Amino acid sequence: MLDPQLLRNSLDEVAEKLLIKGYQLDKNEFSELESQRKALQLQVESLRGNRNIESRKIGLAKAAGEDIQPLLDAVASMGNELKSSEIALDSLQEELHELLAGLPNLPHESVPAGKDENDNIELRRWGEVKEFSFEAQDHVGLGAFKGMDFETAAKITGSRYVVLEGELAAMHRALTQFMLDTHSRKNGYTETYVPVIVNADSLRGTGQLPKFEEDLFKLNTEHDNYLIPTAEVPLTNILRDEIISADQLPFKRVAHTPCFRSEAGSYGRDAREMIRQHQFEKIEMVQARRAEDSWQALEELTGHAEGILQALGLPYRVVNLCGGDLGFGAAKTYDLEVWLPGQQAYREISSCSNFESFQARRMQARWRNPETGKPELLHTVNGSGLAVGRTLVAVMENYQQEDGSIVVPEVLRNYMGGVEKILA
RNA sequence: GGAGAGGUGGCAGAGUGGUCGAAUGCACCGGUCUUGAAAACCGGCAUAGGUUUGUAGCCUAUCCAGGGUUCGAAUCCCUGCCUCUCCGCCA
Repeated sequence: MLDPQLLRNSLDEVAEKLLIKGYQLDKNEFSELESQRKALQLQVESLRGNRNIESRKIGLAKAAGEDIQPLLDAVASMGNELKSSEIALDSLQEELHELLAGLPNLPHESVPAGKDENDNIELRRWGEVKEFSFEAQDHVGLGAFKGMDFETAAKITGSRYVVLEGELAAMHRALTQFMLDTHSRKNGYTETYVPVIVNADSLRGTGQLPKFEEDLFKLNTEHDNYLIPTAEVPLTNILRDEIISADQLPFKRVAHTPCFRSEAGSYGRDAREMIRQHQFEKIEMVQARRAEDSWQALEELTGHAEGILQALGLPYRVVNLCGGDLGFGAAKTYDLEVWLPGQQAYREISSCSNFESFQARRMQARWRNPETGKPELLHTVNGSGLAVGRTLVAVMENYQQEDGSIVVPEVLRNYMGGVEKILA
């Protein structure tokens, strides 16, 4: 959520920046609602003030043993006027709040203009794209005889799920172990186990609700519970309605969870591959920082995600998302795209974003500044480190041999009982 | 799932209809004392919104949340959520 003060004081600038993200703000609607709000709120508060004064008089008169009936008569009509004004104010404020909650975050000044992924800016590349002396297969072909089974998953559940078996399943697990260990033991994140079922308040806090409910799996329980689309939701909501002390900063958490996305709509080829699944594993890093540290934290966290790709020897590039491709709550996002020889393309494997105070304001996540003694909104930064399924795909395709076997990257071997190669 | 108890400021814990935003203690901050520290003593110490040039003042709201009763609710009533105790079930 944006700062309401900012909208009141700098409506034109806000509208201009929202346009970069492709959002058209109705300035007149906002100004109109806002001026009505102001008038009504003033009215309600002064009516309440009067009532409080009169009520106090009644109390005093009663205590003094005086006749309070005249005072009661004087106050009799106050209630109705107050009530109707309160009702009007409530509905107006709800309308304003909905408008505000529906506004995306403002893009950082370093975000390039543009309307879709074609306008994203490539910042750097790492690693050498390997030339194969044979025709490289994609992971579907490679996995067919090694335990990557989409048909059985379709029988058990439906499309866009997968069953992994044997060494592929082991490598999938090895990847999560390696990533978790790296981020917790080397990069300073506290490993955290979290619920993968969350309530609506948590999803509102991180911004998935109210706008993106169709992307979520909602449970058929008597409460409003959902499966998480990312561990960002439970990890960030640890801080909801909290005021933490300065010595608890920086707040750095990492978790490994399954993620669930309903992904309504078709993405063609992706659906038949292990690229866009309804259920997938992800390692998620979340940081909460004081405002002045968040941009440095984004660079740092992106580096942590890159470190995994580098340790695995997977070529990738870093992309600065343009305004139109930026997510709802992000002020800036770096996508890491890994090279997939089977597709001859770079594909997203991590997304690292700074939300500034956007999420923190929604969930009232604050820290107490010892210099002022006052609570201040935190800035939240998060990113995948990495999406495990897609990493498995990338390893398979980049480490394939002519005979269809897959060499196990050095750093994973300890996690796989020393296996060096997954045979065809 | 059944029965009962309870949710008050950073923490502990008073407060059952009337200047209660809330006693007291601890913690924290400032001061006195001290060579320094501790102790003791004095003072301060919630959050949000509005108004305003204003971190001043004033106003409003907030004692888990949402409704209700009342001139007036931390206090009474209803609903929800959460916690605890006992029983049942269970990986």
